[in-house]
Amino acid sequence: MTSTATAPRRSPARRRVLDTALALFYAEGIHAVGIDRIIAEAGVAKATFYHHFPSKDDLVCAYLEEQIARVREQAVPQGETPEERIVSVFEGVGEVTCAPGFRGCAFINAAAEYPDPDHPVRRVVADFRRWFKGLLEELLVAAGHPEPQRTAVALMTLRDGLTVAGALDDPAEARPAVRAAVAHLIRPAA
Amino acid sequence: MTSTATAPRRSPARRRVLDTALALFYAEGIHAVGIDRIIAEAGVAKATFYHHFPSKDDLVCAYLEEQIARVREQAVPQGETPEERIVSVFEGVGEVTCAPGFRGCAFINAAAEYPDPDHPVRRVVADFRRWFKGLLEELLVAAGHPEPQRTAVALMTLRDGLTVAGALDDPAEARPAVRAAVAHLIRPAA
DNA sequence: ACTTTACCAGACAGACCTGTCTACCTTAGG
DNA sequence: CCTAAGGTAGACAGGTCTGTCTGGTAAAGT
Repeated sequence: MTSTATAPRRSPARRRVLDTALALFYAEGIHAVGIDRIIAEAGVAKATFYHHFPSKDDLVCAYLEEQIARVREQAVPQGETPEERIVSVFEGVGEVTCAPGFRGCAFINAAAEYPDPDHPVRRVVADFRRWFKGLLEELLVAAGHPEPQRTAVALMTLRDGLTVAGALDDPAEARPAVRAAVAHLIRPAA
Repeated sequence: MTSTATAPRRSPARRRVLDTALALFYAEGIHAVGIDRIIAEAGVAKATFYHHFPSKDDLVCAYLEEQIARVREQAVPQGETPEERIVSVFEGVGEVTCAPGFRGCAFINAAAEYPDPDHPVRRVVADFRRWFKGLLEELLVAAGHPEPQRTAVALMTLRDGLTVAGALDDPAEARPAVRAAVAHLIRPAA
């Protein structure tokens, strides 16, 4: 009980499985990708997989938590004023939506496959959304915005719409429209 | 060759299958619902099913086309001025997102399960989005809006975000924010 | 009266799914 | 030396998936 309880969180095999799951689940959907496929592509034995992840659902949760971690480190708000930092967050989202291989928000897509809001997977999705909305609200408060809560909801709506448009329509089309809407929202009419 | 080629589009059994598919696919996801389940709940023999729908993909396309038809007849823009009609369209969307059993936009959810943009299912999704955006653009032109195309894209983003928020967050929270944003967009700053 | 058409019931094939289990290998610490 | 842990390889069970096929019923048009 000194070092590891049951599953060692640091392990090359586990890392390979998680990386493979990240790529396949995002690109093809969760129900569409089986365990056999993941372990084959990760070059890992089945027993090893089930040693690290008790069930597929656990892997799916780990996949989404990995996505949260990546978004968190990639979308660090940059800029001096809070307003600039909000803009930078949206520029980051816009960048991603226009990148090749973009297939929409991983959390929205996952939620589409998991109807039950109480399912562990949906809880991770909710965690992500709470965090993102909290970040926006925090920046709006720092900017002295008169209606931080309501505006955070509006910005969240723009983010979701931007990711959907990036996946289903021309990715470059929605970006300027969202950019303009964000600029207007964070600098409320005098 | 006088009346029916191969499949009679009007048929009680076909109707039952389509209604069942509509309910199950929307509520639980497409890959998660099997043919066996649909025919059992529709009270239809397997041979009958495959007589009307050559494959599951055909049923999925028919399901989405049925969704288009329902949205089309339910979201008829009402009001005297074009601006009022745009508002009425969004009020309709807002109504649906707050209704019990709402699980997001059927087309966004379906696209999450079908990665290939050239797949027939994705083509139906694209059809819907073209139609909806065209409707908004048309109304904006009728309203004499200076930037109908760009504004239609912005409105589309708001619609997508509203449906996502309705499914994943508090449905009533996003509605006023979107309402305000729509009001601002269709009445551009003087 | 005959034929076509729609429908039901259910077996069946072949593939794929998750998850368990056995058996063996390799490496590092005590 | 030897033991424990992480890993590989792969068979296996039990279920579900799509799609086909056989066989029989009932109604409607010609």
